[in-house]
Amino acid sequence: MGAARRPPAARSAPTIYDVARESGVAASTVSRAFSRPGRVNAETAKRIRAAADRLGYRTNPLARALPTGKTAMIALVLSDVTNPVYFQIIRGAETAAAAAGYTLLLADTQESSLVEREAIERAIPAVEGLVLSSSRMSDSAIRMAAKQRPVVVVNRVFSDVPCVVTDNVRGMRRVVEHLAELGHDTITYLAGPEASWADGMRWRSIREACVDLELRVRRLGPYRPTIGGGLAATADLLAAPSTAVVAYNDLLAIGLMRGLDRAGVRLPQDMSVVGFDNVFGSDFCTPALTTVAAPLRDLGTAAVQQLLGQLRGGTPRTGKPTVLPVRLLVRDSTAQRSRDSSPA
Amino acid sequence: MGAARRPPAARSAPTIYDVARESGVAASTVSRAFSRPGRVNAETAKRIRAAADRLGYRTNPLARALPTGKTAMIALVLSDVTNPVYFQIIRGAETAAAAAGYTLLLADTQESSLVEREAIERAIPAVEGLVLSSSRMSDSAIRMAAKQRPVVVVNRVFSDVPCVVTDNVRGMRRVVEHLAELGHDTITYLAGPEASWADGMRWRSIREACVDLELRVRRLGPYRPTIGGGLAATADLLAAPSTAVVAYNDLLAIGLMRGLDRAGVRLPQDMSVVGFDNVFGSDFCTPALTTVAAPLRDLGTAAVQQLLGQLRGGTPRTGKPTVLPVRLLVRDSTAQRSRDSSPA
DNA sequence: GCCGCCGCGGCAATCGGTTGCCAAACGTTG
DNA sequence: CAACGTTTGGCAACCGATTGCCGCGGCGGC
Repeated sequence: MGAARRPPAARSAPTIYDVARESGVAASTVSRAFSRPGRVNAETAKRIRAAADRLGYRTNPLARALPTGKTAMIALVLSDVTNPVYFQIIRGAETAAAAAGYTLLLADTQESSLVEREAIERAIPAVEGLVLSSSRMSDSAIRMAAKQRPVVVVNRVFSDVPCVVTDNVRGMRRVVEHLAELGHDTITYLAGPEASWADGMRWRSIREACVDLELRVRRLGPYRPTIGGGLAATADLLAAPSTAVVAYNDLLAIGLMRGLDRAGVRLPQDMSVVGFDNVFGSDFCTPALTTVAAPLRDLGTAAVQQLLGQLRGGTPRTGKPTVLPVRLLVRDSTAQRSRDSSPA
Repeated sequence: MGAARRPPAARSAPTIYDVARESGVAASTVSRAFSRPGRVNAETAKRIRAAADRLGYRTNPLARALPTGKTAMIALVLSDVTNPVYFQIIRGAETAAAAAGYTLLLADTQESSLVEREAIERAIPAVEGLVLSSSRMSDSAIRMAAKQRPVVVVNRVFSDVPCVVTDNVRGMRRVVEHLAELGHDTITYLAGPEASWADGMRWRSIREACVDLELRVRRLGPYRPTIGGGLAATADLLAAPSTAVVAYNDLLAIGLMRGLDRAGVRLPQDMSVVGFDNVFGSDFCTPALTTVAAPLRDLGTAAVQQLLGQLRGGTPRTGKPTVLPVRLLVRDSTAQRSRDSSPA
């Protein structure tokens, strides 16, 4: 038998009025004692604070939010919580938010632009701003949201909405350089979701790098950005092999490696595979995946900090996106191109 | 240049008063038209709804929350967002919450009971109830929270607070049966955090199962429930080997397997390793990990549904915990005990 | 034909803070 | 001692909804 019968919200917490009575001042004074330090006499403030402690008073964020609009909450909107790229992004965002006294409201849109739109609509009145990560919504829908609340977009670029992105260009360039050094002359890119801005960017980047370094590239896909997607890509790849494969992201790469392994392809001797993101698991799959380490945690932190900056009255910092640096992690899934393997 | 200068919260949204004026009724009638269907005339309601649409009115959850206490939010408190066990729990919780029109407020406590306590204090006034997953707080601290708001605890048992747990007993029993069938007669358990209720439970369960099935057990640890923890456990294990190892969770098991691999131990021939949870990655590590599939997603869903039940006025359903079933997944990390390997 | 009930809409108080404005009290200065 | 400026605290309106209570008008019953 739990707590005895009681109204759902338990006995109500003490209010400024209780504190006011306890300390012998008016409620407004109590309010000011908390929200506006210098405004009340130091002595009085101390007395009030003591009374508040005695009563266990905590200011009610909802009540405060009504007149001021400051809810101390920001929404983090994700395309899929079960995707490991988000672990670190969430962690980074959470840490930054908590440090500033803000609380995160989480919305998982399950890769659906419809669900995403509804989640945003529901969240907007309760939050001061939003971080949209890997949004699947249209540009105009995002701009619409940005008109109602400050917004920072992660992993997607806008000229008129602040955004924080991974340095896809340099990342892909490093990948191509690495593969070129290993003697590969043709690269196959496994594409991710069409609605993904990052996919377009990564494809463009790899193509340009290949032009510069005089390698050939081709593109297979799109595939779902999951292990299942990688498994599904295996057949396509085997139908037209290549000595070097770069996947849109690690999940796709890991799935592909599993598929190739089942098909008897030896990695990395027969084929080199590269991922992107350096998600949890990319180091302990077999072979350990060579990948581009995206600054996931920093992405979350930077996005929230930029949002908080706006909330404090800063200008939105639009125009150029904030680009965060990447690092190529060479592990065991890439190797010198063997003489006997034939390009496509 | 983003949107032009404007107060942080943009131009304020339309209120019931705007709708009231637009449709020629009193504000209270507008309120009732939305919150209490039968209470106003169907015709009037239609007119009001039309006016609301025209203005793009959405009821402000904060304003509604103030008098009613219904914020349509619940807090999900986790010990560590970067731990993959939580992916599915979060997903399950999010889905269940969203289906009921509730929003999730996320708090990551980073394995600290202090951070956890503060997060809970901050969240309480804004939410209708809390789900505490793998809490690191003391029993009394949890009871304290439960006194202020309905609480459901995940992966921990209380007699006076509703809880939802994995069937650790049966899970461990299945593990022991499996290992016994393979000819192992001694099992080493790698312990997780001491503050973890689940660890205590798993250890007790494996010990009991071993007594029943006449195997020997011993316990090493505690270790951090991460891959790093597993790596750290390797040396201890090698100092006193065993043919079968059961880890507190998958992460520990995966870390251990990496450590053993580096040390030249062949898996599973020389040693069988079993994990717990079936987290993301346990299927594609090498060898694929034999593990107990915890009903992670259902844990999240069930916890939220139970909480929602309470919010709707149900009784807390305390006493016996809700136990969710598990499944043993036999993969490649366990094998017949080889003749030449010697027990400890 | 009168009474009473019922359906429906409005008034106004309320939730718990915030804040503009005012006034009391104090100290300063001429 | 009077005039004035500066703290400092209180009054009351307000944020946007909810809801108890009231009243008006219509209708059925006797």
